[in-house]
Order: sequence, then structure tokens, then C-alpha cells
Amino acid sequence: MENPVKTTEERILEAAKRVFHAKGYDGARMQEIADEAGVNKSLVHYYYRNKDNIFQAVFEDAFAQLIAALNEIFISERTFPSKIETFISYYVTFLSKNPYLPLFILNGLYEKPEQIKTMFEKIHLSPDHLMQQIHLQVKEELNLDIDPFHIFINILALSIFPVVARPLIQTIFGFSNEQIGQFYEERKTVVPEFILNALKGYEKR
Amino acid sequence: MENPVKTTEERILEAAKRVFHAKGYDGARMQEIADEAGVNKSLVHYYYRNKDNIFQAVFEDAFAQLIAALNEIFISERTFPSKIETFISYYVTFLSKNPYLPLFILNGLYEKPEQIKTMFEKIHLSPDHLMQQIHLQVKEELNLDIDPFHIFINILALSIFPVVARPLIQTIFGFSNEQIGQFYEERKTVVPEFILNALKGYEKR
DNA sequence: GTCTATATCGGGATAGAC
DNA sequence: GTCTATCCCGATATAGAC
Repeated sequence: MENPVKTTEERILEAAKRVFHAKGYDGARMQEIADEAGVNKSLVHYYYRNKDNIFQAVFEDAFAQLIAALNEIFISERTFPSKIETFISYYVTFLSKNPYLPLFILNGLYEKPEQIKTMFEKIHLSPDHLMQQIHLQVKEELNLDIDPFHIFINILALSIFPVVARPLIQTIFGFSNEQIGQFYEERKTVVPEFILNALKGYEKR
Repeated sequence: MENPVKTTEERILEAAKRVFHAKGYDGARMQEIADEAGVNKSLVHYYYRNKDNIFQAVFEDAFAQLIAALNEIFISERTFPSKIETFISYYVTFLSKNPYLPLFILNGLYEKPEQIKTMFEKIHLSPDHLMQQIHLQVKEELNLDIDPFHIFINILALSIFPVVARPLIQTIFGFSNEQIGQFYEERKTVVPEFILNALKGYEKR
């Protein structure tokens, strides 16, 4: 830590993130990673030995980033509606800044589904605990007559899909970059509102 | 049409669909397409000249399939709630049978966004007309105080995302193929219910 | 640790026989 | 239309000098 400047290894990893996120595993080129990092191609191999290794590092990092917030917010001590608001707002902002991430993750999962479980251990995510939390809140705090699992997936869908589908939306509807930014901004309030409105319909009495 | 057996060109296109859908543009191999079609690699070049051409054909076909139903259902004479139900039910079934399609499309749009507009003309989709329809129904039939555009995107998100994220869901929650099938089946009723519940919250009175 | 040079292979594409 | 043979480039990876 005596040197605030990034090490070569870090620069390579950062470069690899940019390239893999934008191009995917098959589309990424070791040469492009090297160029992006401002180093020689062989150095990439020196630090990571082969393409699979560096992809693995990039993928784990991306996955951890996406999951960490989710886990933290839903395990926290807030009320359920507050969790939803916090989550959406955070995710829309985060994903707007990292638009390639979710599609990169989804593609990675199709290619290497086996790797996920080890990844969970590394980032200390327990899906059971997460679902238990949601179950408890949906059933006991709000007393709703709906499967917590569907709610959870709905929240993810409404947060993530519009970001992933950005090129689709922009082209179909001819949105400028400014307009789509505005659209995402609106979703920070529209989506929580939409979900909470929906949940009202499931109140038991 | 005197020959019910598929022509070589058709067999190649079918093979190309399977390979491109599963592997994406960069991951697909001309050799694999040839093998899958049971022909020689050169024949693929003979009919399509190069990789870009055959990808284009595959992509247009996929896009047309996904958009056609959307267009048809939302332009039809049903009530808005009926459209939502019909759409979700159709899409969940269709996407379950073609699980690679939506991710393939989303990736393709990132890679070649320019091609979309010409594609619209080919399949006679008019986004303006579609949104106009939705606008009319949301505002006048249902008298809702919400932006129709957000509703439209929400419907797409809730229909498409869970299918795209299938490996994520299955791995995180340990669902078997049977369980996830059951989950998708449930969504045919859960999602329309969820949306219609949400819309009730926007009724003006 | 960083570079140059090179080995090796695979994939897209073409030429040309049948 | 269909095949074999081949070209050629680009990409991963390694050897080895500095």
C-alpha cells in the first residue's frame, strides 16, 4: 500500500473487466486486454497464465458486485417496503453506471453454471437465508397471500431487465441517451410504487 | 413445394439457428453448423457466403418470432387485462420452448443495433402504433394515472427476465428442471394477477 | 517483471474437381 | 450442388533474452 499507483496486475484486471464485459468471453481478445492495460500481451499470460483464469477472476468480481448489494439490503433491518425502495434505487443507479454487467453475468451463467456454487462461498451469500428473510417479511410483517419467491423474482425482473434491454428500448422507441437516462431515473420511483401497489392486492383480512 | 423433405438450405438455416442461439455469434463455429446440418462446411459458405450473412438470417428470424406475437396481441381487439393474460401465457410457453432466444436477441442488439430498423420494416412492426394502442387503453379504457410506457416495459420485464435468468434461478435456489417448469407454469397466473393488482392502485376516481 | 520472437492451432473463406 | 484440399489470418500460448 505504500504505492498509490495501481500495480500492473491490477491494471490488467481492470482492462480485462472492460473488455470481457463489453465483448463476452468469446469476443474478448487477449491482445485487446493488453492494449487496454498498456502492456505487452505476454504480461497478461504472465499474471493469469491463460484466458480462462482471467475470465474467472473477472466473472467472480462482477457476480460479487451484483449480489453483494442484494444480500446486504434484504438482510438488513428495514421494513420490506423500505428494502424494495432502497434496492431499486441502488440497482438502477449502479446498473446505469455498469450497463454491461447483468448481461455479462447472464451469459456467463449459461456458459459455466458449475462455477456458481464455489462463488457463493467466497462472497458469503446464503440463498436460503435470503429467502427465509423475504418469506418472513412477506408472510408475517405484511401478511400477504402470495409466494415470496415470485415477489423476489419480480423485483429482480423489474430492476434488471430494463437495463439489459437498453438497446432494444432505445432503438424501438428512438430514445436518445438523455431520454433513456430520464426513463431510468423515473423508474426509481415508478417501480417501488408499482410493486407496493401490487402487494396491496394480496393483503389478507 | 412438391418435396416435403427440407432442402439443404433449410437444413443449414435450422442448424445455424441451434448453434447461434446456444453459442452466440462469436462462440458459433461454421464447422459446427455444417456438422449439425449434416453437410460439408463449404456448403454453408455456398449458400450464405459468410458468417455475417447467416447470422443476419438467424437473427432476423428470432427477432421476428419474438416480436410478432407481441404486436399481434397488443393490437388485437381484446380488453387490456385480457391482452396481458394472453401475452404472458403465450410468452412463458413460447420462451420455455425457446429458452436461448431472448438472451440471443439481447446480445445481438448490443452487437449490431443498426440492423434493427430495417428489421422492423420487414416484419411490419410499428412501435408507434403499438404504444398508441397501449396509451389509449391505459388512459381511456382503464383511466389509469401511470405512464403507459413504464407499464409496457414492466410487462416485458416480468415475462422475459425469469426465462433469461433461468440458470441463475436454478443454481441459486437449487431448482430441478421439473421445479423450474412448475415455477414458470405458476407465473402464467401469478404475473397477470400481479400486474392487474398493481394497476388497481393507479385508478383515478 | 517485461519485452521480442515464435510455435501451434483453429477457423473463415476460396479454388477447383466431380 | 456437393465435395476435397488448401490458403491465410488471427488468436492463444510459450520460450527465452534482457
